[in-house]
Amino acid sequence: MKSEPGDFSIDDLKKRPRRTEAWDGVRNFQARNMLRDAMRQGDLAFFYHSNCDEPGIAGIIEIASNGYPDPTAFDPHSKHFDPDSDPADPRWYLVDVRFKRKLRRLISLTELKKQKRLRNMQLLKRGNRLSVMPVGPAEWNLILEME
DNA sequence: GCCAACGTTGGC
DNA sequence: GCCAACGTTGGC
Repeated sequence: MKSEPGDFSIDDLKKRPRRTEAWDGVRNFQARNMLRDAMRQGDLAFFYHSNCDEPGIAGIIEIASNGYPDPTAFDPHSKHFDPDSDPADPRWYLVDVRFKRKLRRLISLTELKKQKRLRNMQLLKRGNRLSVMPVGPAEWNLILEME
């Protein structure tokens, strides 16, 4: 799961009450489908810092809820407001996430790219811009070994 | 700041 | 259904 640390970093998540926050504002249908259908409470995820000095994986978070409608889509005062999202048929979903731990060090995008065994990882595919994407079990374990 | 690689929108 | 225009993402 990607976030710009200037906007919301893993340290910000750690400071939240119960170290938990709603991952709102995702406005991409592929990512929406994963939030709504694929992710389940108790799953683990990497917290990726994007669009910053050193992009890379900063830590591990736990999915703290199943997907549910993103309330910011219905809030005219939210920058994520979407007038086309009908409360009776919500267009956008989110999950709650909980801080688990930071990695002992940030594993940078550059370093991930050097790992031949990660060459098929979705994060590293050309042109990828999804803010939420799957990580395979082998990829997950390899990254933890790099820590 | 630049730009490639998308996704979305809307005219036709 | 096609596709140009536009907006966004995110690495560099």
